[in-house]
Amino acid sequence: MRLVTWNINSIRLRIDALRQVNSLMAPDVVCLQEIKVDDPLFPEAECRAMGFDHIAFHGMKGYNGVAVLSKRPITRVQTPSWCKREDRRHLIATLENGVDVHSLYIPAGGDIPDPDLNDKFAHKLAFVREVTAWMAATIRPEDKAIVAGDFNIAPLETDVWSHKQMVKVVSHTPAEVGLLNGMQAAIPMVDAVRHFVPPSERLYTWWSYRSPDWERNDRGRRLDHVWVTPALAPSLRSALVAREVRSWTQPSDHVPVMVDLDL
DNA sequence: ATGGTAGCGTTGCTA
Repeated sequence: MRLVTWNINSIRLRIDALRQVNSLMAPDVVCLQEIKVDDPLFPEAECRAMGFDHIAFHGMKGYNGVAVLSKRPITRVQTPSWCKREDRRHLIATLENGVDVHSLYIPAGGDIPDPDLNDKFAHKLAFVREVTAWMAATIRPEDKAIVAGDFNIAPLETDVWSHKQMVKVVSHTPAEVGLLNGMQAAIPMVDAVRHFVPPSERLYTWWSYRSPDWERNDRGRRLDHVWVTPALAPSLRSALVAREVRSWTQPSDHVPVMVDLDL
């Protein structure tokens, strides 16, 4: 089974890019974040035409929104809300083979890395704490689950272009990294990409729109992740970050992350 | 210390 996760930053604007991703990678399952479309306007027919006969989406007008597109049957869909908000940042699609596929979009957290001065940062920390507690209570190591998405946190020093310059920047602060590690350890989940790419190797999935000449300067961050439960770890076969997608015409600032499992 | 770009949907908010 091939899974791709991608913060597409508007599914309607980048429906052709999604077609390209589908043609090139031929995924069985796609987890999308920031679809930025209200449910009645979701391009369902276009996704079906790509071969995704089983589609679950949870969108809202203008912001956020997550989806799972699948070529295999989906038997159950859950759309939990966190922090007493209706942000539409989490969708769980259970596949016919018993795998729970999560598409998760953790809040970005604003600019100031202090929860007392910045409500968005406080929300981000509370969100991760809440999801962690829920996962610890509902996912067991022997369950088959894949948690994929834009986590908006780069945990390793090699997940950012400069650890020293990023350590006080939202997405790489010790507070966020500590909470993300706690979320991973709660099951514990296996980082499917770092399972294949050693931590000594720099790896990014996002480059800011505001950074000029992103390709040469390469000031990226690894914000997008695929985690699997221990039950699925022996099935991991390969992982790939599709960096070249960032250089396509009118790109998302995030690129697709692909993981193959022998399922 | 600051500002840089993009998307949504119209004017400012979010990232």
